[in-house]
Amino acid sequence: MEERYNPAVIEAKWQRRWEERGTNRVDLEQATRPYYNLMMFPYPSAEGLHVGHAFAFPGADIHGRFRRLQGYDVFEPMGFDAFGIHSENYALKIGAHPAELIPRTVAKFRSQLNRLGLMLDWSHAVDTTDPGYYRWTQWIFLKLYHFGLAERKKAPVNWCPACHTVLANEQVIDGYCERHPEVAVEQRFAEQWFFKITRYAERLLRNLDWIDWSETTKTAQRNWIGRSEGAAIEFPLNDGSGLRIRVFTTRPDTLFGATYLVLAPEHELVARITSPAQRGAVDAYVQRTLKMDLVRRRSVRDKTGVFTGAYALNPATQKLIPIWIADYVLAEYGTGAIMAVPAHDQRDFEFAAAFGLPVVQVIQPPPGTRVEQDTAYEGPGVLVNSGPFDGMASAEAKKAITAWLAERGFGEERVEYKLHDWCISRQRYWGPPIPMIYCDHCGVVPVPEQDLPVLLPFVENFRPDESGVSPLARVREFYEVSCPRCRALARRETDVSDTFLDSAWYFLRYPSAHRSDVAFDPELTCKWLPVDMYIGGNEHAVLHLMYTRFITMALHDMGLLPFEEPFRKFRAHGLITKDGAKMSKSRGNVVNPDQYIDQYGADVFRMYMMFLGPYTEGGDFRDEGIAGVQRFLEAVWRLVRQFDPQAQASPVLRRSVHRTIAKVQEDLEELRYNTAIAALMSLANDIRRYGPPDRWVLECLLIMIAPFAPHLAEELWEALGHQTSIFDARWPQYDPQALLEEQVELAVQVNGKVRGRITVARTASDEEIVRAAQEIPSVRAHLQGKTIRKQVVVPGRLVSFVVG
RNA sequence: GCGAGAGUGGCGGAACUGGCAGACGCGCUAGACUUAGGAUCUAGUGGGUUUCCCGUGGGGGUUCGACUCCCCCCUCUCGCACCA
Repeated sequence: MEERYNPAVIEAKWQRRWEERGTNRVDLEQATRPYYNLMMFPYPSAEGLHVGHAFAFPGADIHGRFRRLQGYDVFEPMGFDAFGIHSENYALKIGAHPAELIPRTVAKFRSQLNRLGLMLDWSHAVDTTDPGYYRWTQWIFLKLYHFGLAERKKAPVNWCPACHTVLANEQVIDGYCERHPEVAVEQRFAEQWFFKITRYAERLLRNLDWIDWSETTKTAQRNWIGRSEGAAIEFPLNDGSGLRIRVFTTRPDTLFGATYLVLAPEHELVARITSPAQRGAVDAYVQRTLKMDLVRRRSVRDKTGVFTGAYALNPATQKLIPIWIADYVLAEYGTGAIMAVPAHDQRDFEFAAAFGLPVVQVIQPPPGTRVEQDTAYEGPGVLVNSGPFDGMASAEAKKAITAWLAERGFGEERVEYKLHDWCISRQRYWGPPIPMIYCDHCGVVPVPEQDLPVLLPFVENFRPDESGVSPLARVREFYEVSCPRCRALARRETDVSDTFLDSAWYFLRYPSAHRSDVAFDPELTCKWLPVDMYIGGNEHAVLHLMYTRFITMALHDMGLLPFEEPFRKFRAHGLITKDGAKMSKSRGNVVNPDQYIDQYGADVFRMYMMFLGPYTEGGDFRDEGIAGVQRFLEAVWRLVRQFDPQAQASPVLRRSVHRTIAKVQEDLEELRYNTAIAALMSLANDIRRYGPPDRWVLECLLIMIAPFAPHLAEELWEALGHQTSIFDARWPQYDPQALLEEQVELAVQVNGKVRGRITVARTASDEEIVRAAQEIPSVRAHLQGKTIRKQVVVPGRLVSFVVG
């Protein structure tokens, strides 16, 4: 054994050894205690790994290694989310083709991941750009289509007038183009494919009550789904057309205060109800807002709007109220129309103030409520100016007025969600073609399953252009096909699908990655899924995790999966920032882990990243403390090097080991890596203080270090004479009896202040403890001449006297 | 504005269910060993007017006892942003 710890040598050695021995591979068929440890697969950026990856992946890997040491057959696969706008834009920028670029970046990423010493089973790797993968992505699209969950409809796309191209949502920053910060992104309309995720809104919400996920993530999902209970109310037009304006409100109790209606500029009835006199003004307003749609959402701005010239009847008051158009009403939520109650809704209040519309108070705030000047009172109260409902509490009135409306055919209870259907069409090149064909005779025809994959052709010029459609629409050999039904000349869909579809099912693919005949083998799926632990960043708390759940539920409903939630457990790791900011190329604060691995080795670096702070919180990257971890691992190295087989560990030391096992085990269960490392360091300190260690002490230490510093642990395990991997060893058992100290130290408080300490037998009675405590000079001084009014004994903790 | 999370030594952070604030580490100070030290080891390290007092963003409260619970306020980070 070398005198000095040399990470470069032993890490290369063990990475080679693991590869040769197949240490990280698990036999999926034979495994008896399957444990699926999943980490969010990366997008292989050209820059390679940054320290955020070196935090996220090792953290998940530590969990997997810990489970393995506990005796599970841990499956820890990895893959690459390599389709999408990032790769495409990067390729455009450097003048390369993604089809050539991606394999290079994937290879680089993979070698960097390997340097981190992850327990990855590469024999089940996936790459979303592989036709053997996206064939099944397309297959899932077809499944959803046949199941009635995919539909085609006109929808706005983001158009940058400066780039002359369609933008992805993530390229739109606050309504402006990412590359032209002064250019407002416009809306254009195109036929696009949607998945009807809104049908699953209630179930996606309800299941959050029982799935074992980070609470923060669940809250984010709940907010995103955005369930609101209220009523749909219909307001008849007074023009004899019989038309009604349907609105959604969460405050039916304020109906008597609805003094006008507002339609979104996109509302389908705008053109029909606008009076001739107002037509010019309305058209101009609508045109302008549609163009500026994304800017309009940028922030809350001054209210703008225009009167249509039309009136509707408030079914409660029987009064005619004007119908306006304003961009503060969103077309995609509710019915795209609202009843405005300026007295009790701040937005309506501002609008009414701007346009001189009447304000009628219908809710009396509870006595003593302070209502700010020039604001709407949005809280609960008692109804006034509400005819038969006067005097009713607002909560009760919600139900009563809704029922009253329902009886008269003017409305009903209604639940709305913020969640929108998932638009999966992308007018781009670098993605899986959507497997659909448009035939003049047969209409929309899905590509037959046996014709999959629809290969993404190699297109020299894949730059999007001013046509607003995918570059694939320029490739005749691609889009000209014969209709699968009638054989007539037909046209292929030229949009590709959203990257989020690729990543919505990759975890289903891993166990079956070796199979080309099925997307996921039923038996393997049954055995290995749902995923036991999923670890990833909170930036995917909403979209990715919502889409995955939806796809899983849909496949479950089709009878293709035996479970409806994909992940038994999900834990979000924190974000690593640099100088307080998110790491990004444009900020120039991206930290590459390679330099640290070169200098300190992967073990030190992994452990240091975990020691930086709580795994679930992340933190700001700095390298000031890395020497501490290095010193710790060097000390462990020396302990093993100086190991004396004759030595007997002292009882104190043995007890310290038991205590450490209990602590580290408990911490690892909860991903509290920073405190687990602290406990390991304490144990090393104890070994130095109460040494020498015997074999058992050192082996316990090594096994506990192994998840964090796998190479070092293997090397020292071998040095202790073992022929097999330390990861085939078992996590040590601690003896709960050994945790109980014979003597315990208690603090002695007088009037809440610590005045001394006593050491007593663990079994000492309260009386003995109190007597001993009173005898300490420092305590006696404070008790002198006072009467003890109360005394509290907290076993194992303290004694407290209250004197007066 | 709404939602989530967080404010503790010079720094990163610890503290179970209300029970000795500052574990562990960085840094710093002193010493030992050494030709040498950016190696190793030992001791110390919240502040102060040091028998004692103060101290977990600020202000109140509950309690024998509060970083922890309750009320009000401030600051920061992240997410969503006119969702009726």
